Amino acid sequence: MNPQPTALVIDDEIQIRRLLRVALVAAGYAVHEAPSGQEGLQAVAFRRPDVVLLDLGLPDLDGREVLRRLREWSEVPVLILTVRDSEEEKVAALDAGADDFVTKPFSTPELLARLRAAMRRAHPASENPVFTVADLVVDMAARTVTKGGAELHLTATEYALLRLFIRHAGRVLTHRQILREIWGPKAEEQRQYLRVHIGNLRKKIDQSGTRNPLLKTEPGIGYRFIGASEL
Amino acid sequence: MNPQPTALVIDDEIQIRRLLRVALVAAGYAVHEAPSGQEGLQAVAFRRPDVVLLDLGLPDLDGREVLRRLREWSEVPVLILTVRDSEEEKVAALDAGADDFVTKPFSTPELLARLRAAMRRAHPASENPVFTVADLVVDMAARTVTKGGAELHLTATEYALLRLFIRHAGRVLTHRQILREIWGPKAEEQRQYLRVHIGNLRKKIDQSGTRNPLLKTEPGIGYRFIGASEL
DNA sequence: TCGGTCTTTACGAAATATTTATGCCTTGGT
DNA sequence: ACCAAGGCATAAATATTTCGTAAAGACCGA
Repeated sequence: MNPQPTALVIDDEIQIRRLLRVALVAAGYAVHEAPSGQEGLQAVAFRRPDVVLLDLGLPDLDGREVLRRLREWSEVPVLILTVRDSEEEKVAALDAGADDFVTKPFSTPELLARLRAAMRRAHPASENPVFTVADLVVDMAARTVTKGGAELHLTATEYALLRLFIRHAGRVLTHRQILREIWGPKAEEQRQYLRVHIGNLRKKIDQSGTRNPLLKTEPGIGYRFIGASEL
Repeated sequence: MNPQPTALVIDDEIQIRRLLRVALVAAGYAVHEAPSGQEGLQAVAFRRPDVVLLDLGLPDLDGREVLRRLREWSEVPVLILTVRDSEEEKVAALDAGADDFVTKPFSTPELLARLRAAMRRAHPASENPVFTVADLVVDMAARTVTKGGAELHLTATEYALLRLFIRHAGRVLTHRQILREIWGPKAEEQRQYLRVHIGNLRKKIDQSGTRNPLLKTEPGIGYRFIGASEL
């Protein structure tokens, strides 16, 4: 990842590619471009980028198909570029293994922040058995959770949720992903489970007089747990 | 490690040492201090602490050098205190034999959680022959248990349970883990065994009408024995 | 056989999960 | 600006699971 990270932009619109190139180069990235899904896949294999920015609306292959094929052999973090009002696409891409999404038109700082976050996640710093954020401390080995020094009692479901969110801190998890992971594939449609149990979890881990919550709602998509920093 | 664990703080800043002393004493540790690397190494040899908190920025020796020398003859768990959130430094110190990291400024609950985790890793089976908590004394060597001075008679199963809980004091043991350990893999589904035998054990070791029991139930998960530092 | 311990059964109590009901807020259209 | 619809949060009601306890039967060694 050091000294200079490499980004690959897969998008058929040359304006978008130019815009991204300028922003990324200014931020210190080396940038490669691919105008189609096929060329994009080849470029990933050849250039070995540290991060991929993938447009979902490609001429030859569906963005989701690109992602599916890519995930067969690569773990590289992928950020999806989408236009507004295509939540269904977004959800499908996240379910297919994307790491995050950026909605066009996007701000450069936001894009860069999400890039950093995605890359940080890709390098599993250290499987530390103790996770900390704000005044919340989760000891995975002991299966204990404390907030401000006081022990919190979480039910089995709440703990399973929190653990899942911590493991994927910073990234969006779709309703479907969460439900599949915690309740199994049979319950993929039971969003109300999430509303109730995430509500209960929030009551316990989010400060009552809260400023910004640790557990964010991504309407129409899922939820996101705020990890180390930013956003 | 029992009944009172000992911590050694190696840091040249007296404010930091004071801060840590207050936090650690409040958490039930005996605390020793050393203001330099040289004195720190001597103190480890002399005091035989259960855990060491080491600042990386020392005046005489580099923290990493202290760690390197220490590791030539001691396995004591070492937590690094550092200001910078420098990945590079972190990796170097971990390579040199550190057990974990705490970045200043840190929260007390986080520090304590990491201490417990580090000590747990270091003494997975530290068979201290005598374990004490509250007025309960368990002598592993003699296989005797006394409560408030009076000897308790435990059956083989009850003693095996208590011994298992003591070895993992402070952490949650799942039904499955306990059953596998005491009754073998064939009995992993027999939770009723636990209800009965843990009930019997509680009658003997927990005062009938007490506030917080030594043996806590984690509904849907398992049980947890309260160790040195409470809740 | 006897005494002690373990296993098994039964059942009310407690904790948790699910379902239902209701209102809020955002979004999009008129 | 207003209204309607959908997603969301929340509380409350209901269902289900899990616990603790007692007690009856099974097992086993002295």
